Amino acid sequence: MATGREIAQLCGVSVATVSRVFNQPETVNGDTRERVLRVAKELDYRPNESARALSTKQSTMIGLVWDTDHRRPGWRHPYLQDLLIGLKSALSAHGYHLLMLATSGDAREVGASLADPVGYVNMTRRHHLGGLVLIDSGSDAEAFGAFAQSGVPCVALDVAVEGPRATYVTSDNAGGARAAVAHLVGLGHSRIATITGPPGNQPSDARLSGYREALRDAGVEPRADYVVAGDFYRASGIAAMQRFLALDEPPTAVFASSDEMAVGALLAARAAGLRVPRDLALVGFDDIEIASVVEPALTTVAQDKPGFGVAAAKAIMAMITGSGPDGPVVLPAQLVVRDSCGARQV
Amino acid sequence: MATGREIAQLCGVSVATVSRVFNQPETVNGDTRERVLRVAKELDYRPNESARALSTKQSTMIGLVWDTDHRRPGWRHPYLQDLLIGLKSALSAHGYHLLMLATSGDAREVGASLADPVGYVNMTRRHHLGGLVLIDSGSDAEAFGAFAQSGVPCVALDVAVEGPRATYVTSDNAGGARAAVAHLVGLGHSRIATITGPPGNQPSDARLSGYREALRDAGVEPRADYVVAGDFYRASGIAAMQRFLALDEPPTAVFASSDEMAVGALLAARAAGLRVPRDLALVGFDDIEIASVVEPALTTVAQDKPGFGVAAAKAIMAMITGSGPDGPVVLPAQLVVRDSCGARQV
DNA sequence: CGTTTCACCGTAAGCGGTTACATAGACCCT
DNA sequence: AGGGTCTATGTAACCGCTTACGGTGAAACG
Repeated sequence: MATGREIAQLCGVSVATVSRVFNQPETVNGDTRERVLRVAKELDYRPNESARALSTKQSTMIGLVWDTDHRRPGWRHPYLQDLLIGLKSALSAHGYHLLMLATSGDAREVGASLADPVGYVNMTRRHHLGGLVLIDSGSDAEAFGAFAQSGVPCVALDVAVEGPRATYVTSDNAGGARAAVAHLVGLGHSRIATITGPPGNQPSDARLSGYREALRDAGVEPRADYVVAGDFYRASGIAAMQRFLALDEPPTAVFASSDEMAVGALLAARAAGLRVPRDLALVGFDDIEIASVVEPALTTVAQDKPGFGVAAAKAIMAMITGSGPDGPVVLPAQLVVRDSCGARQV
Repeated sequence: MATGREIAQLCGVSVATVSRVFNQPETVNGDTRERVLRVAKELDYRPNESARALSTKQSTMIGLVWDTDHRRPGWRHPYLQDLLIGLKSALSAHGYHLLMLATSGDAREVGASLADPVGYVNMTRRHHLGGLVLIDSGSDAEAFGAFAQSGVPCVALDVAVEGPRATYVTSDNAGGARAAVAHLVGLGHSRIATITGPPGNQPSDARLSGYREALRDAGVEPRADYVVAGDFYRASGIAAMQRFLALDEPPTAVFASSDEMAVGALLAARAAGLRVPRDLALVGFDDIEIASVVEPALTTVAQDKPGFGVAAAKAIMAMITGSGPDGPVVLPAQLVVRDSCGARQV
């Protein structure tokens, strides 16, 4: 790799001038600038990022905090790939890279976990990261709060954080849920149950609120036995559905807080001899890939998956370039009507 | 952040000693070592990675080459999440991080693409990366060859590369396909067609070979009109199936090189009035999530998804720590019998 | 013509580590 | 006692880049 010094020598200038050509081009004479640029291109010069970061205390990397260790094996992130694509492409446009931080240590004690946010914060300083993107932890609001307070720019996904240099992006979970439940009401249902995510999980809580609002708006009396908590996994959808079916007055419609649980409910309903949507209307949330291929195809609330990545990248870049946090980004959540709700003839 | 110099001052030693405590502990006296360690812990000292990388010309980061730009919107990587989890956790154990490299440039000309492997190679040098992991590009063997020749340690997934510091990990695609087709033969089928991936894509080509071997082993005459090329996307599965159905003697069984195409074939068959598996047996490849939820559940060849990440990490670490490449890693591909092949009563 | 201004560029001091080399004792030997 | 070893540490150069500061010469000014 060619260094700045080599270029300087070949051009008969100092290293400072070479550096200026790339960082403050306007301060160097046109001729010399061209000369340096030409030689740089010939030598395929690329400034050494370590040196630059060391000197400027600022790298071109954003850290990704994704703590998978506490995930059970069956867990699928509902939109990881789109998120990463969105993030990567949006960051790329600014010349930034995404660093997936290690979460467990070796002898030298690298590593961090959500249980120890400080570890991550230390890493961002060690690597001079520009900021942190926090994903997949709607249930860890407390830990995320610690990030927000640390002063490093960070944007969280699906969990509200507040801090001087922190913001978040989330879907309009309440609105999406409201639309879903209102749709069921519109189809004539009044016995509408819901399967929530883990209590305390923010998107789940918001979806539950949306469910309640929609019932209230429709003048439907809420019933405690129509609300059971799941954990977003499929198995919990099965269990919840079984509880509903054991009720004296089982619901005629179910809104699940995740597609996985909706699929679980579908399986449980089918196992009990019910036909969906004829005997039971079903709506999920997320619009993951399987939603469109299960039989019947799942009516669900779609999130703007690539939007998360793009919005997160935009927010981070905004904080890096000085303009403070723009405030939370709320992405639209769109009801996608397919077959499981009974609106269509099947 | 505390620096080594601060620790040195507090301990009354030189920065060299502090550095030695962390890098060659055996060369420093027990007492002073303890003292330095204690102070370091008190100050929560973490060596600055930029400085270390600059000095040692070796960072603790591995680059991830994932060129998404040439992907069509509908594309889903069949095992991205498991791959990343496996990679991350295995790298974490060695204190390494994963850097998702930017693929498009800003004004300062960062960025690279598969069309320009040199860009990636440059990035690894700029960032002092320990190596590169190349994913999701079984069709870009030529570009990947360039990486292998560059001298940077790299391990490719699903594409065979050769080089002094390069190796790859892949599934036993031929074996998996062979098992799938043999299974169909065992069920009494002799009119067995296949939908391949894009010609030139290595996993796809290997699966095609497996298909042919299985037919040969069974003494079944291969038919050219029973082999049509798809592109792994669902739509191509639909198109391929339609061509099969238009044949004078349509196949009674179809082996698709990806689950997505198998689902496409399923839809096309159903649209044509066929019932799967009664009128048509179907086997896919990958065992993506939807395979188990489509109706009928898809018989398919499962890949060891987390295994990719773990094996890739292991291979990279082996090359970094000096021991040369271990030679290619071939992961088992396991036939998962579900409902779409007709082996089970449904 | 002396002085100020300004554009341009070089000098050198960092940034925070690593490590080759030198040094200083302590210990052992003859 | 003198010389050789070995251990423990300090000194200082270096990694490659950024940037505050100062200097130079030409243009602009009174």
